[in-house]
Amino acid sequence: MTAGARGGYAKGRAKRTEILDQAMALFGEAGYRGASLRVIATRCGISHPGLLHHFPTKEALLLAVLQRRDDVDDEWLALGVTRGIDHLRRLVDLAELNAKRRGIVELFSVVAAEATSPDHPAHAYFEARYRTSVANTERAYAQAREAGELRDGVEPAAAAQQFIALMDGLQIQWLFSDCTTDMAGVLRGYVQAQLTVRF
Amino acid sequence: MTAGARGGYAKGRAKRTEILDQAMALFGEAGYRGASLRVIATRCGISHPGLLHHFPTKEALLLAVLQRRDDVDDEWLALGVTRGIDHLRRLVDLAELNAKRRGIVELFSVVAAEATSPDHPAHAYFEARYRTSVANTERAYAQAREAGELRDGVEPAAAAQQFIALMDGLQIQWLFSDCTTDMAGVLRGYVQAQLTVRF
DNA sequence: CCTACCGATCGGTAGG
DNA sequence: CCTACCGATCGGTAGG
Repeated sequence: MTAGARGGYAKGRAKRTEILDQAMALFGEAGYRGASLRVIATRCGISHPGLLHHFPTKEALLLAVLQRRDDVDDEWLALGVTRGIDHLRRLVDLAELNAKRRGIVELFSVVAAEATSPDHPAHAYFEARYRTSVANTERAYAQAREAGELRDGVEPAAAAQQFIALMDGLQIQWLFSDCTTDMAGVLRGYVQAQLTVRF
Repeated sequence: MTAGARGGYAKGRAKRTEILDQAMALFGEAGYRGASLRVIATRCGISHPGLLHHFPTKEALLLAVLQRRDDVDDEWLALGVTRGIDHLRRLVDLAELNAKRRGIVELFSVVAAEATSPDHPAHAYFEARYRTSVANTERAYAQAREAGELRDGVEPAAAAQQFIALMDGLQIQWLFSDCTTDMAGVLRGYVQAQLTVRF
């Protein structure tokens, strides 16, 4: 033990964070089913029962990983604050940020597809996530409509659904293209074509 | 053996087709990694070494499943024949048809996401598939441009990439929405907004 | 946090 | 096409 090794709680919290980081990476690389607790544990320098001391089951670990990512992103999006096209801009900026974090893109693309199966542990999680993502985006489009910033014929509900679908589809292409696809650029162009103002 | 049980080759071919059907369904439900040869074999009424008599490895089975689907779809799309917005219409019709075949949508959504991992057996397959899908769609948009059917500002390359991304993203939402998302309707609306003529 | 173990399941092969 | 088996690996638990 080195000097300043007091505070077992802090150390436990650090290990917990390390586990979440490594689990995110492996769930992204191999999917939930393809990832093993032993590999995650080894990458953290502990045994797999050691990992299960921090998270009781593999399922609990997955949900903790997903929840942590959403908490960080939701805070960054400032959901309660930004409105209208400001919110759309935030979503595009998030795509730009994600282009520097392949692990996160992999995690959500791969596990979301896996979770379309009704008996997948994250099925309910993603079902709710899509509902709120589309609903929040629809609200942003509706506010843009009120502000007169939306072109005629652009319908908020359809536009929101398209926007979320576009984000997901671009992530898959981005992963296959060795991260050369310009996700944020494509999204920006898509939204700009719907607006009467400069985006 | 019942009467007319002659023709062992025909029987073998029928069993092979049955295996491909059941494999497609299970790969879609559970992904490649999550599916097991034993479960597929049981659903076909044979043992798993029996299955391996028809397909030497699990990987060969997956590639055979994917290839068969693409062959059927490519023929249906009549790639060499349709041009311009006729080709786009075919793609939308394919989405409409797929809305009646959940297994196929699951297969491509789930396995494509899995295959973003570079060491996945279908990685090269999907990489090539995306390249040609986007290229074919870009060609269709370019032909529409030549025919004067495309609005100003619509760029074939970007539009093609968006169209394919939209298809993929909608399939995920469709699977989570219990097949209530109107994939073809959304795609039709998207394309119509890019055209100067009735789609 | 560890070692040691449980029962289950995996893809693939041997031998017929 | 079958039974029977291989070595490997899985999530989770016992007991400390």
